[in-house]
Amino acid sequence: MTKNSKDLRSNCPINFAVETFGDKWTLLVIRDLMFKGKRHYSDFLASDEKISTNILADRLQKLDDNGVVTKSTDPDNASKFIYSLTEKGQALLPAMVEMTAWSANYDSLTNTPSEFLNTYNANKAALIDMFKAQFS
Amino acid sequence: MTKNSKDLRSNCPINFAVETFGDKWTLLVIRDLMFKGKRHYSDFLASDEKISTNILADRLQKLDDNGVVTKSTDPDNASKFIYSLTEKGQALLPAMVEMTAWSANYDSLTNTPSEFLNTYNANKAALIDMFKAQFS
DNA sequence: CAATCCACTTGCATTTCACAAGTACCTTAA
DNA sequence: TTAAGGTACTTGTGAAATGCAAGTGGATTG
Repeated sequence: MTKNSKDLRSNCPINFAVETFGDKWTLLVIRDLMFKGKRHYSDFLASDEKISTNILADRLQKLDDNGVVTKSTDPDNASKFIYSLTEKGQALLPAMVEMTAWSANYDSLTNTPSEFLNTYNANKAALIDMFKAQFS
Repeated sequence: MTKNSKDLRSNCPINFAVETFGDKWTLLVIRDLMFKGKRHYSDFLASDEKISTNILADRLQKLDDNGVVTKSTDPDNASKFIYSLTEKGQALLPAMVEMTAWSANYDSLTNTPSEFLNTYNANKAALIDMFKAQFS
């Protein structure tokens, strides 16, 4: 089975999204790459939600298989790998921003920075561009 | 345990989103309510992805618990229930639109209507407003 | 008033997940 | 040059979630 011949349950775009990141952990890994600048395996392990190591290995592999993440050796240390978002992964930014805004509105305990919400409400495109700038 | 005292793994907004709809089925139920006008239990069962009946019952209950969906008796038939999105559920529309656009861009098999993409690219706010109008 | 519809519930086998421990390769310091 | 520690996993095991099939109970229809 190649990457292009996987059997999806349907051809609905929401289902494609679900099959890519519809589980309890994948979006958190993407979040760490997108907003927290994490690059190494041990960085992801250290996040608040305490992902276990076999699940992390599995999700990074699947994200790589799906073209959302790439894995390369760290030029500074041959025993480390660097994970980064592909363009396809970076393109999830608007969806991630909308999810963040939704949670900030409906979860009283959320720790979303007020600056994020202010910018979101005032100028959404500017918010997206600000994060995009960090990818390059 | 009340609805407001659940123990989340963290107070990260992305984690809140994951805990609300981070599984293989919940977003598909929301999709059916949001874009396909489905209202009855049997309608959800009939969707392409073939959700099984115990999973559907569980997800509808959790969505109700989380304030995303409400359940009411059908005035036309006392043996039927009508499920609908709350304001909190409707507020997921921008995130759903972004996920749809992302999948349409990266899944060659997606059946997203070209009209959706055209409007998305030309005037995203208008697209959102168009769907919002269907909620009322 | 019997048959059917509708929304579930239950039981059970299979799959996935979480936690703890172990492994293999690489780097660093003596 | 070798031992200790770092890094990225893999493996084993029990627990939980899932998928499928069948059953239940109230409402409706003929």
